[in-house]
Amino acid sequence: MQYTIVDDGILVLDADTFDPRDTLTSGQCFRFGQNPDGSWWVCASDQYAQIVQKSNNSYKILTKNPKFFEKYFDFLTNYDIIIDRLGKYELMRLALEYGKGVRLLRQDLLEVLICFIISANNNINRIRKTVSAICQNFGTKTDFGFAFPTLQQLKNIKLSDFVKFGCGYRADYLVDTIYKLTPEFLANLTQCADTQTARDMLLTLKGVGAKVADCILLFGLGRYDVFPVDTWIYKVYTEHFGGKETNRKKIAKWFVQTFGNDSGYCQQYLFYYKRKDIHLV
DNA sequence: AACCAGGTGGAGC
DNA sequence: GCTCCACATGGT
Repeated sequence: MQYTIVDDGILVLDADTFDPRDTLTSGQCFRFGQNPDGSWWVCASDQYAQIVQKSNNSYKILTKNPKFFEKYFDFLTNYDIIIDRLGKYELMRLALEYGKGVRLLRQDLLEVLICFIISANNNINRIRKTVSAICQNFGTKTDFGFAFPTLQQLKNIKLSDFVKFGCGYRADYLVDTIYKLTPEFLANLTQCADTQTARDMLLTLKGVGAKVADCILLFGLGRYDVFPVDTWIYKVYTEHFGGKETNRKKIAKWFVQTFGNDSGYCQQYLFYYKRKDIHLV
């Protein structure tokens, strides 16, 4: 893959390891969609981009802030090397053949934290609706729509608001966690020396258990020695790896021992592959 | 009408 | 530590 930063965005050529559908519908982010003309849109923090396919193998990312999306789409990482490494696993070859256009989004920590508390025992389309309502009602209005609320704005959201937006019983978790959150806590999370220290900090928050913590570590903190185990990954474990363990924490440990520092990438490719018959848009 | 969805908190042991 | 279970909500 090659890309060039231009005035109004990013031009992506030889886009074998970048596909907007693969990336945006792989369950990492929740503020995205496809336009009637086939192009895609995505919001992240207070930024916006539209992704237009230019040819069989090239895309134009239209945005006011190309540098932001260069980082966001993880273009600074060479995926060819990762994919080569993973090719030694038969199942990974199948998953990559299907979803090698997935990239691991480098998202804002606070947005990921809130979105993945909402994600628990929920489904992706409902999460999208809920997150969208939160932004529209409490985020800053921008020229493209609404930004994700800042910590201060989140602190204004009442329990009844979260219920109204469809959070269900997670509304209580959100209020409790947002109340406890401080800029210092978030800064300390990003500066942890090792993954387990950051995980232990996250687990002190209400609504953050083992799986949600691992998603936050992966998508919000760029830690790749994690393997979030949800219902889909549990199916992958039992059906494709013949696993017999039922404890999700132990399953996560087994995956991390198997895939090491590529765990985060593997998990995302496998998750997307297992869900290939489910279309979000 | 049961079952499912990127699970977690709490009770009881 | 561990295993159970209730939990909102909307879609199939």
